[in-house]
Amino acid sequence: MGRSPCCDKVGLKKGPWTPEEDQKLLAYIEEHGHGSWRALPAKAGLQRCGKSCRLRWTNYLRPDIKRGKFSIQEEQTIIQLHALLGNRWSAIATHLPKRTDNEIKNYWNTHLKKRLAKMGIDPVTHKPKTDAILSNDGQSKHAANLSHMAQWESARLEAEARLVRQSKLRSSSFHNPLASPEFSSPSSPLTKPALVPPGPPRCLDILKAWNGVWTKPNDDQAGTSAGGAAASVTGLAGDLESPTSTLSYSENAPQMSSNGIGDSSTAYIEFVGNSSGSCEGGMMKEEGEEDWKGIDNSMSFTSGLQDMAITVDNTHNSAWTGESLRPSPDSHQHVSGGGNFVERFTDLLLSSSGGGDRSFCEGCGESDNGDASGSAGSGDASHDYLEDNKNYWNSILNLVDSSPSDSPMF
DNA sequence: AATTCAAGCAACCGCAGATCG
DNA sequence: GCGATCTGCGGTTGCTTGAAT
Repeated sequence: MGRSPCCDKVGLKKGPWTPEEDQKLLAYIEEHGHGSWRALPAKAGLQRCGKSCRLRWTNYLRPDIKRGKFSIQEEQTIIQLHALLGNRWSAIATHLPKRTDNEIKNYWNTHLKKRLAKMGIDPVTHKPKTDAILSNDGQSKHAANLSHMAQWESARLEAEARLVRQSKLRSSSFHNPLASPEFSSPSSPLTKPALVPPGPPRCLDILKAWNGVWTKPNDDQAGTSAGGAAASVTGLAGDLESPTSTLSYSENAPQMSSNGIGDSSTAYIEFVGNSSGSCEGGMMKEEGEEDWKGIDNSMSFTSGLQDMAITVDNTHNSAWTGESLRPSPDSHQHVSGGGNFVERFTDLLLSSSGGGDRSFCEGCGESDNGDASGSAGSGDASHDYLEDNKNYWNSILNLVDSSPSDSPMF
């Protein structure tokens, strides 16, 4: 605001929308579809520019928008995806189909960014602000490699996603005059099933590689392994229309030991509701629908990812060879180091938020798992710092592992 | 009760890529 | 191949609201 008008036409109204305007726009789109946004205002009898109408529709009037407070799962998803994708809000929004990119962006800027900063994590790089603490082991190198590969991969997949969206749009619009990305979202009453172009499954190259390395040949946990992450882009449209995945973790898992390592529990994300736990997952369950399940000792791909990410390898710097990625014999111990990580991750976030009433910084790195022996009170702040960082990246990796196929990235 | 300040959010702007003629 | 137009995205602005003083 305060800048020059985006539209050349003078006399166009700006600023907040009135209920009457909303009604006009809504009624017109429901009847005719938006068509050309530029032409829409005149046809709908609105003194707005097309851009403003599109924004109002996309961010507010669209029937499939979920408003209100973000759930913990949504927060996690945003943070994790942001770690992988950066400020690609639209891409992130595809993982939260009922949220708009604008809403997610605002929420990030007003809540999550500050919360991460408070935790000592750079909201931009998602790395600890002081890398010195990690500089003497291999972890920072692993993290750096991971970050670089993720960035590269996300860029590539964004391009793929664009292609998919386009072909999807074309297919849909052939049958549906209302068809558009907005109309192909899950709960829209205007939605018709989108046609999707056939094609071979596509997946993150990273995940392919990891899958090959980590997944047992006869692993029947296809849904939880990279097979799930190796979701086909073909399934993208279907996923958007049946978001049925949920995060799962070991509810019965023992709490982390005092040093955060030792107890056996493997957290991973499980997709439910779709056949064979395949990659057809969609969005997270909504608030209050947490359905954490525990499966201990599952030798899943996730385990490998976690291990890869957090295992400190002092002897090998060539991070991405199959051998270096292979789990060490005691991998489960490493994995369990991230055990219950979702909970811990959430705790970290919540504890540093206002609602948690327990500032992460107040404790100078204190974890809030309620275990005094595991807090910074032990004096080993750097150790806790490492643990938190491990868990942070583990959670991101697990999201990658379980990411629904409708993602433009996965 | 009045004022100040900060947080949250809706909306705008410019840019870049895609599409069309 | 090229230019004009359209659309979508990300960054930013400024209004509103609620808390603090």
